[in-house]
Amino acid sequence: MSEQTLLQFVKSPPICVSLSIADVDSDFLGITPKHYPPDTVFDRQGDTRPRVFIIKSGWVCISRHLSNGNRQIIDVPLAGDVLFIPSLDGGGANSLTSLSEVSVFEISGQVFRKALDRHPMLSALFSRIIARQHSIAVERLTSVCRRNALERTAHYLLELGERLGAAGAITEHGYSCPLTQHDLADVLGLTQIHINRILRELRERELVSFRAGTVEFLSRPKLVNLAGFEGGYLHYNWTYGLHQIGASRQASHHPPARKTFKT
Amino acid sequence: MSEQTLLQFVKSPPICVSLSIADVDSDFLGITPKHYPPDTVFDRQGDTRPRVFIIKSGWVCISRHLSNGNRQIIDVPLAGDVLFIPSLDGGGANSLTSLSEVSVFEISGQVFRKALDRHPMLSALFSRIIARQHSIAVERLTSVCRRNALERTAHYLLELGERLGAAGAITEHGYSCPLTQHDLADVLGLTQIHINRILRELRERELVSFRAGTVEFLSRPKLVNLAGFEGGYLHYNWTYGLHQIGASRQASHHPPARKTFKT
DNA sequence: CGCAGACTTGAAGATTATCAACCACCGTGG
DNA sequence: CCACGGTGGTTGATAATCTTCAAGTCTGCG
Repeated sequence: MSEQTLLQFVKSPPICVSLSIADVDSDFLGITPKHYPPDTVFDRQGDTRPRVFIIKSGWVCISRHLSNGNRQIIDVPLAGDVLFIPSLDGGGANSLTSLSEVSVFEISGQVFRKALDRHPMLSALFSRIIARQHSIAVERLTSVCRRNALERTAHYLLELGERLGAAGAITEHGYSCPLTQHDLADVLGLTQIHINRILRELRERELVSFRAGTVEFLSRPKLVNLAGFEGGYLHYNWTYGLHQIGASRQASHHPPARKTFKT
Repeated sequence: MSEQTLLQFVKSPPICVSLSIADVDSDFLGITPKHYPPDTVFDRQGDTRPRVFIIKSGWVCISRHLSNGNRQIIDVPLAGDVLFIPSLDGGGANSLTSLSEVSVFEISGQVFRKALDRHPMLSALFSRIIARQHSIAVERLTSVCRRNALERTAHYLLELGERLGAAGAITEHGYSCPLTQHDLADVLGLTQIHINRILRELRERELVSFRAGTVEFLSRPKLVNLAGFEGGYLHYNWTYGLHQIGASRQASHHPPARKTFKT
């Protein structure tokens, strides 16, 4: 990929910190995306070659495998999300695995670095992306520390809804989601068995239903209330902050193509 | 502060991602630091004015107050650490509180932005700092999710040791630490009472002693083993990654002034 | 059919939280 | 000087939450 295309890529107005899904949909990057079937590890823990991945479609998880055999899912990036590897994680300590059919753009660190050197304002934009990912991680950290399994699960299902909404991948009452109960457990720091009971309770209390790959909100207001959910940390209305630098030169001209639930 | 001084500030070779403590010690920034007594909230949750803080000395905590009255400590930045507010957190959702006597540099977002616009390679450097903070958050997330209270506490005390080591603030066998048991609980997602018992166990098993503001390693190898501690995520030997861009122009000329424990 | 993966359920056990005291230290005001 | 209150730490008893073990069910698919 040439530097020119990368610049063009960023100039086409990004939504806040994720990319406009329309932009990712077209193959404007000038490189053809790679396709992977579900359950493919396409970036193995320990690989330290710097790269950038941009998810075109499908579900991916960033996971960490501990010495005791446990797995921790750090995040589940969605279509339009940008991943910096390995700067994001503990230095090549994470793996990327497809959870569904996915197609991703992969850009070598060398090319990316060159482009950044030439067009330094990109750097500000990308630090904005990292800051957002940090913000999401911080939210999950407090969730895991200070919310019980029920609230935590509710909170996460709401988060996924918001993020998918930004990618235009929601229906009126919910969204489809290829995560297994085991995956969900590894995201939330619980066991699959416990998640199972929690999901049952959420269903029985008529809050959300997570079944057969479909999440359906039964009473979103009650759910928001239970979880104490406030979507601000997702930065979908990022209007303040240091990170306007650079990015401010390329003001957003058309509104992002996304739906959002009313809170 | 002029842009010139900010540039100079960054040119004086930073250690990886924290600043050389020697650099922060001198008042080279050209601004006088502010001093706060312990337990002062010097940046309140909800304040969205963008700013950068650099900690000159003392202990600070970044905390979040939830609606249910709980507090979650996101991180405990130490001398030499750089804080971007509010881009770091969920958008002004966090507070900064001094845990000891502290002195901090405060730079307005406006000044900072101007400097970044002029010298875009700064941006790469600072995104490197954010990436490191993210990496620390990710490590704590997995710690909280997949390590029990004993391992988690051990891990955190080791982390603090490493980070203080980089700031030159450790003795041969440990370090001094103003955190109360309650603070520690809020970092690790436990209750003060439980932390108390955990600390007792760590002491009785002759691993670490946390008492009277002093942390003393009784058997660091055993502790490392218990916690499964690997310091890589702290990025003290950051030699790879996208973030060499820009920063690579200002190669490190003198080695960082820091001590590190042997593992 | 028969197998495999995902999900479900029950029972028992470990971990952590909650409630309720109590101690020890320290600075303050009488 | 001592009584006093406040904060931080300690301990025990009990309860809630979550995990582990064990045994299923359901469903899609070769």
